[in-house]
Amino acid sequence: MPELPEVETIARVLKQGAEPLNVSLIGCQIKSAQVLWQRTLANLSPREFIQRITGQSVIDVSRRGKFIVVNLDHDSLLIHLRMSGDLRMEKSTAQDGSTLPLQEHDRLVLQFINQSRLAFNDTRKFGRAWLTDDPQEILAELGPEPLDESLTSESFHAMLTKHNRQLKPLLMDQRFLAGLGNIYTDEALFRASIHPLKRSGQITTKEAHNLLHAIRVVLQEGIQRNGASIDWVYRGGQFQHQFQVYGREGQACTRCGSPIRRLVVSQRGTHVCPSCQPAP
DNA sequence: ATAAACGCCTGACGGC
DNA sequence: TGCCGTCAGGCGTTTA
Repeated sequence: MPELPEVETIARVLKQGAEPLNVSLIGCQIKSAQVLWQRTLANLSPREFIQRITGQSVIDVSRRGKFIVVNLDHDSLLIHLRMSGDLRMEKSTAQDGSTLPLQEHDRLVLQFINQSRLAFNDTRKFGRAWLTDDPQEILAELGPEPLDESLTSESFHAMLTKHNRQLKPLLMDQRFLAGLGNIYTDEALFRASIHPLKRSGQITTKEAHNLLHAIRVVLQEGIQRNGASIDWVYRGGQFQHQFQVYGREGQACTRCGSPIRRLVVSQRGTHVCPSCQPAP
């Protein structure tokens, strides 16, 4: 499911709270934890995880690439939602004191002392959670944040020409740049009028500038609209109404009217305007 | 160095 | 209705 804008939206909601509950994760102290799908834990056994996280309080919530970063007193909880993950902050206890039922596909639940809980729901079970005192061990592998102003189009051009890979798989490589996934990559390449199979080593300084600008525009607009909702997985976003190519196979290009075409690039459905994005 | 193929999982959808 | 293939917001590993 989620790419940078969706993860950013989820992190902001956890940090600030949102209707109807309006409860922030910040300050919540963990009373207990439940592991409902063992493989959700990336680096610890359920026993180790539960023992270590119990009693810790949430200091802060942020995002790095597609990871949600939950800072605790002593450790960091890193959560990657992969294809179908979602996080729910909710009330855990009814008026009469009974525990409210969990939802289907809940894989990991943190129960707080204030009668709220955080549930990691993940239909496809690809999502992962790490509990570590050294989050950099995992996060240091990531490339730069595309929205970080210190990333200039000159350095982006240098990054691109250091490799000679197909552009789309390179942009989606989280070690190259952190946060782009299938949708926003297609949308950014269209807006920059560059074909996804163009070689990164062939990109000119002007193209690199346009591409970085397009990446930032689609990500910022995605965040502004709370991400994109295209199926049952993620709700609340509105960016799907701004798609120019993704999921529009056969429909007219918004710029030139040519039918949008679908191809497969590194096993992923890829959408281009064959006239605006000439094949290399 | 780069790229393709596959595995991990469940569910929705379209065709027959 | 049921069955089957295909596809889905990701990423790690193995193979070429």
